[in-house]
Amino acid sequence: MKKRKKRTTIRDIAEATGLSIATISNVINGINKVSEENRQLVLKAIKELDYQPNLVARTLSKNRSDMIGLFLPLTEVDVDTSIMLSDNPFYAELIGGVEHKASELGYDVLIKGVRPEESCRDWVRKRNLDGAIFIGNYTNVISKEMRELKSQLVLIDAYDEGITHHSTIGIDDRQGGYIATKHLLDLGHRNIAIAASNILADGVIRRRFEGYKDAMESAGIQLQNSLIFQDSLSFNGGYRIGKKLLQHSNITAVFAVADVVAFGIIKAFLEAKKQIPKDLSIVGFDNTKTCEYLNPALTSIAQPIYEKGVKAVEILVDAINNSNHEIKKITLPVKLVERASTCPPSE
Amino acid sequence: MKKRKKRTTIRDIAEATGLSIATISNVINGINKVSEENRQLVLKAIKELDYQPNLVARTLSKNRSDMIGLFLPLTEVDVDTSIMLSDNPFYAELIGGVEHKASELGYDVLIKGVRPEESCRDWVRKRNLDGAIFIGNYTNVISKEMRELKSQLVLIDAYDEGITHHSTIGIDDRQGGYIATKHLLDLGHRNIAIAASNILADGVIRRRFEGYKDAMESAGIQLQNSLIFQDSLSFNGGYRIGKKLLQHSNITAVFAVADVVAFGIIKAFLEAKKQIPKDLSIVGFDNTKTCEYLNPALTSIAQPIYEKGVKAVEILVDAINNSNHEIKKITLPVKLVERASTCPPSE
DNA sequence: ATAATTTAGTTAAACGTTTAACCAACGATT
DNA sequence: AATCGTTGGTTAAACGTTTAACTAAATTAT
Repeated sequence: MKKRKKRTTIRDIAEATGLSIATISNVINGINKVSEENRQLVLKAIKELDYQPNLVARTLSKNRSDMIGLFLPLTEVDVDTSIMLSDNPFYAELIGGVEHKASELGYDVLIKGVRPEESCRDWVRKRNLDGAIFIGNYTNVISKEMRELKSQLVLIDAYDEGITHHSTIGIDDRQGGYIATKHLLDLGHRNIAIAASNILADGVIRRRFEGYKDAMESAGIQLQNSLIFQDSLSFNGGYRIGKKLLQHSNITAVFAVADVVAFGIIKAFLEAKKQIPKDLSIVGFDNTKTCEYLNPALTSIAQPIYEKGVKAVEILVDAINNSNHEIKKITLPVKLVERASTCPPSE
Repeated sequence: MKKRKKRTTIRDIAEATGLSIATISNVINGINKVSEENRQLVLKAIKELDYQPNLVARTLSKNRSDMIGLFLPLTEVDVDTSIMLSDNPFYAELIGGVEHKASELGYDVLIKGVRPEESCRDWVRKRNLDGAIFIGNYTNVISKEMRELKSQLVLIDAYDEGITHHSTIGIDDRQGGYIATKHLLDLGHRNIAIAASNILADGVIRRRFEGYKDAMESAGIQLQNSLIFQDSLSFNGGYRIGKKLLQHSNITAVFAVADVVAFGIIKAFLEAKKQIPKDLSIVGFDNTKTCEYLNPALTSIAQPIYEKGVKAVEILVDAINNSNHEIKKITLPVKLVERASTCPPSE
């Protein structure tokens, strides 16, 4: 029944050096109130006793945790097994960007899936997070909740109205939809379908749809309901849309609002012994790595996912530290990456 | 210059109810030393004042954070931009499993990429993490460091010798390599190549290679160096191997030790106007979602990545709470998922 | 009726830091 | 010589909990 070896604390360093704990604290925090001689003494003791400041105590004392939260909105289906992360490479890449930049700036990141009804505010508060990054369009719920906290918040891909108190960072989804469709128009296509999820819900998908609509209309083509296909934003959703597209031989091209949807469509066509792009030109959105793995490789709209994460952290950290930080609305560029899944219409 | 509104604390609840903070603490923690009448009083005040316990203070007091660390080993190339997460769906899925189970069991997860020379021990200690999950084979470095901490540690995919103090969880990589190769042998292939990274370094890749070797030898085929191809474990690595395979027309099949490598090989073959599986049968490893997206869909060895994460958390949490917890060595099953990338040799 | 036990609470120390307020000694300024 | 800053420290309170030790009142046992 041996007693648990207690961790070495600032008090141990104080004892070892014969100085007060305040002085130790001063050398740790680089406060210039200690003689060089004692500084060296302290540093030596810290090394010898293998001391490291307890960040938990520090957090309590300073009311600053050097920790940020990354909140991933779970959909209903994610609640059982959070497939979101496995299914959509988007999140992984984003996490990479966030972790990397945060680490570089001296912040740790707490990652948390949040259920539709949950509030991330609770976690920010309970763990004393200095700030949080939130993804998607749940922000109508949380925005007013967060306003009262002193913790900072940066929103990624949020299109909610009236977000005036928080910085947001996203891409020009409308422009993405526009250039995707324009590309197909320029190739000579006229009957261009769009494969999407719910285009009425506010958010990135609606903007991409609006881009599609704009492009069509400025080419003098009136929006047709028969060209709009809606299903879940997934491989299977795309596959189902693909099956339907096979029934419409007049449609020569499709803009899929997410790569994974495009993958499903392609699958359906290849299974039906159709050829891509000969029988259907297709352009995706996100430009995930997988686009290149496919055969034919998928033309897609590239968005800087990793940079979204990086930028979000940069802004968040500035908001945390800079008392006259100003709210920013960042829009990162998108661009068309042309591969083998698009060509002029057959005849 | 308005004074920051202080958070509501346990003391506020004490004042509001006229009870002592110890009593408040008791009702929060469900300690049965308070009259039902007062309990209701306290609960009401908590709700009205929107109070939530500060987990940071709790951590300091109880020496328990209800927080675990998920440490992802970064390779040298990841240090600049952690592409690991974006490149390999493996990690995303694992993170999903870990987050989900941890959340379910009441733990928060701190995610951290750790550079080769860094020690995750420091973070476990500084943040008072109750435990940590570590991935890969860096454990020779950290194992002895962790032993002295009271924090628990679970290792995923670690094959280092002498890990006796920590639970490990992995798959039967050798068996995976075996059944992959056996499948190709059963189809009638004899000249079966293996596409791998360094097969000498300890770890999962070596085991998969050993499975390949076993299968070949038990089919009476002597191991041939000319059948072993080594490059980086990536799409580009696979692509380069694919180019080489094109020179060896006697090779009719290949076992790629990771899906992403298989993708590269396929790309190289299709670019050369070769057909899969007619000109080359190929089986991958991991059974990532992408296997199904491809054309032809990739035959692969499935491993339960998500469950790895789940299981790791389960064991870790048991180790944390259960004083007579015993070290476990878990091996999860692998299985062949047959798709369209394999067929009998042409003649 | 007295002693022992249980119930429902309180007080105060502890967790490991930071930091405001204080202080002594010393050299420089008037 | 008295005053003033500066340098290099110390002391103690504070951050928000938990919990061991204590207590008063009420109940039960003898």
